[in-house]
Amino acid sequence: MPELPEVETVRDGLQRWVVGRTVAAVEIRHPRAVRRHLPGGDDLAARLVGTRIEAAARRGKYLWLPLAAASGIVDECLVAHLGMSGQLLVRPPEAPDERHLHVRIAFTDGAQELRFVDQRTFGGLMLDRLVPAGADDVVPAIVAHIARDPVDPAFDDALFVTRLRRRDSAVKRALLDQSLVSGIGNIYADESLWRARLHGERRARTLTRAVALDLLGQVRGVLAEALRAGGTSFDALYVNVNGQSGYFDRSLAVYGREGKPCRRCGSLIRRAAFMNRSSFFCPTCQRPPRAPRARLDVT
DNA sequence: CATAGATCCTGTATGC
DNA sequence: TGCATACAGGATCTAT
Repeated sequence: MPELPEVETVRDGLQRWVVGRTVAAVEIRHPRAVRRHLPGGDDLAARLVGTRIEAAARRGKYLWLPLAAASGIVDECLVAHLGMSGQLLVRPPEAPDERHLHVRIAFTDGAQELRFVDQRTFGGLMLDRLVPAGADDVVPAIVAHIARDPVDPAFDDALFVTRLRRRDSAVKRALLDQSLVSGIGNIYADESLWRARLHGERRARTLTRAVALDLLGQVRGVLAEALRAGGTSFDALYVNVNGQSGYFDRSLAVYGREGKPCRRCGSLIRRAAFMNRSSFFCPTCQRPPRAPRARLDVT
């Protein structure tokens, strides 16, 4: 699913293909795709037309395009979240409409359009104000609560370790909490935990500082490798702006490999329900905690 | 406040 | 063959 490597691949494509261009027309074909823009689709379209796209930025799984108005002032941006199945595609105007095409953005140069396509409509677009978030840092207001991601040069490793070890929850849930560390979804959480030889149900507060730091290093490693591969894609749903799939799925060690041998020890990979989704792990390399839910019962 | 669980959505795969 | 059900999981909302 679109996690950090996939979203970064899309950001890179937007940087190349749409930055510097001026919006000529916006067509909203599905109101749900702009539901987070509270003033409505007409407002989004009206305010977007005539602006120039100044950059392509990302934090975690959020993408945004800072916009310059005719006055030159840049205080707004177009925010995009791909959800589970969202795509931002750069397509010639004459290309046939995609089945789930929800928003079309055309440019004054008449060249390739930017299209938001989303089968499951968990993703969407909105206009938002850029607000200061700490020193030397400006993000859309809706992104203000999202933590920095592990590939951000300003990510604070020690702070992350401290906060992780204060969590009274399973370590996997903590990895998926975008307000603690952003960009990690179900796939890379499982892959990172396998690399760190940790079971996802381990309580975060039982991790030593060294183990927590190692886990962060494994997260960085798997994200970097996936990024080099252009992201993970199981089918045509997860693609770059040119509609091409990444190939990191060939490198996955546990995710989606139930019943197949662990690449490290040969034990059969297991699947377990977790947070309304699946967790994949090696029962030998990643020992389950002895008493996952044990509590002192003081009577 | 922190944490856990339910919820939104639709195409695909599977079972009977 | 057809119908029903399970499943995929981002972020957010509600409940405790």
